[in-house]
Amino acid sequence: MSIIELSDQEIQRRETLSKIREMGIDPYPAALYPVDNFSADIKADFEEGKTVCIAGRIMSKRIMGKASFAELQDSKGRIQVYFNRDELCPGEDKTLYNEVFKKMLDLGDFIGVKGKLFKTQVGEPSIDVQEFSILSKSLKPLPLPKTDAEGKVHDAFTDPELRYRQRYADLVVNPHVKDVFVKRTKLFNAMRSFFNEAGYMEVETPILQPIPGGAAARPFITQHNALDIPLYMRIANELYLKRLIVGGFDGVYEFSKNFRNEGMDRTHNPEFTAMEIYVAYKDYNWMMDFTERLLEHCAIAVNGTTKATFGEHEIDFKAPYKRVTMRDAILEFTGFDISGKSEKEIYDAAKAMGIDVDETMGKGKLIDEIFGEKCEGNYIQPTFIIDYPKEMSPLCKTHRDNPELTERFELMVCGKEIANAYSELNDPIDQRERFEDQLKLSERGDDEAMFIDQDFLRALEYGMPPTSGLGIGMDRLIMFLTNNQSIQEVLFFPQMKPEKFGEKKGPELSEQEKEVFTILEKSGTMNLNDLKEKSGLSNKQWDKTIKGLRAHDVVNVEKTENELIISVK
RNA sequence: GAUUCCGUAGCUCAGCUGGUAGAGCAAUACACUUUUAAUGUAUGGGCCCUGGGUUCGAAUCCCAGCGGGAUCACCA
Repeated sequence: MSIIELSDQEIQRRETLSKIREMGIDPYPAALYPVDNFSADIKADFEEGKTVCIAGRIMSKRIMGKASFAELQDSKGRIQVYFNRDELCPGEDKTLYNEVFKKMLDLGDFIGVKGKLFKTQVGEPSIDVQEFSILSKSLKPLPLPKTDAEGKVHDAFTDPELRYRQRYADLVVNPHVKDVFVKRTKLFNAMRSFFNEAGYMEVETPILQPIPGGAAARPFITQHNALDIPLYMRIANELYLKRLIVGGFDGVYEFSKNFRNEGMDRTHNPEFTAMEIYVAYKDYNWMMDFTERLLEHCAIAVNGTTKATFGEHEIDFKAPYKRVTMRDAILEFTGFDISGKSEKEIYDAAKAMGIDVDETMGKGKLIDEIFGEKCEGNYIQPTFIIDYPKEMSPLCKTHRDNPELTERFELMVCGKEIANAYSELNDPIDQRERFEDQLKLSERGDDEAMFIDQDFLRALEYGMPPTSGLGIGMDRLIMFLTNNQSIQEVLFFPQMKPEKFGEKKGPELSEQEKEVFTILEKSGTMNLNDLKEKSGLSNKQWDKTIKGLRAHDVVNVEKTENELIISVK
């Protein structure tokens, strides 16, 4: 990597760092710091005169001669700290206050303070500092927003690119961003405890798989050297969890990082988190009850209420949710009844609705297109859409009352799918046929390779109890619960194109600048126009070069009466 | 993939019909003992995303590229 150009402030901080060392202070001490309190707890449970010891980053400094205020930010928030010169330095030597505190501490530095609690004249809970230690020096200034008296934030660090690339800085300066991730973890914990209390078991299944299954999506491929085989990164964990049901577990669940090699936008990241749960001896009706109770529980755990705001919508996760069959949904929004219709009739109906469909689409796909186009967006409040066409659901049991349908539901919120569940198909012969149909279907139209997972079929042949399974897109769900329109906002480190480092030009002269300088050096002083001619550069290049040379302060340009004279400095 | 907008100081953003780059905050120095967007005075700080073109002259106009946002399309 070439020379990194440091900004003025970064250089200053490095100089301060050396000064701190010269004073015999270690800017990165090894010893633990005996923290015994947190900012938020101190404020919530304020006790005048109590001695506390806390640590964090300095986020603001207000120096007023012999006394100063600063704000310390720890993991729970901020608290004001008060530094008084004569309390901090009771003797003659005022270095600790005048030099170390006032000059060596920058915003962003970690310090630890010990002191007594008090309230200022304006009533702000504060710590009167008796001792402080530098815990870690910060060499790069934080992008610090300021909040004014009316609570308005100025200079907010808002550029999404910078925020995502430097999430660490985003988290330090944007407390609302940190909140999103605190809520994300609360959601996972709430779900986990709900399942555990129901008696189900959290498990782990392979992420590197010889056959990517359980969904139709383009996988990432990698190579295992020792086995010399390709391995695929998981696109779903469904088939593995069902194997465990075959193995005799009553209920298993997994939070699974899935990887799909497809487009990226504000609702798709190449890696995302799904939760899948499979419960033996249940069907999709039971699963609907379970899902609505689960989501109500999670919404309360995350936000303290079943209500959530998403954009312009106010949604309520309070159970129970409306249940609408796909047939009724389409009937309601298009007036068309799909029941008993042939592929041709549905195709024509879709065309008539102005939906972009083609011959490669089977009946199921056509119905899905109609639903996606005309119905989906209308379901704002949590709604179960039930009984999907068979063709779209190769892992789902045929409906007990209608052989064209499956026992499947999706949960829609704000027009988007956040959960998908089945009465799982456990007839091994049917399952094999469905896989084969799927294979044919994929050969008919698209480029996605399909595999038949023979081992999964073997497992089913041993027998799987009737089972219901549910998958929830965790990222989507947390978007709804935190009112974020983009998945990048709910992932700590969303995928981005790699950043380029170290490509900045150093302080040296460029090739062109060197050439021109060499020509000039021979005579020492020249007419500017002569030099331009000799250089043979275009106007643009000439301009850039001469400006560069002046910026490097190696040449002088003087104006006489009628010409410009350039000379070596 | 298509359309569109954006890229200027550490941060947030101005910069007109082309004429040597601006503000606030942050930084530096000084003053100031309960402030809170502390205040006052002074100072420093820029490959104006990159490359090419037009022009006497480009942050500004044109072309290409890179990066990002938004919308749409694709996506069981």
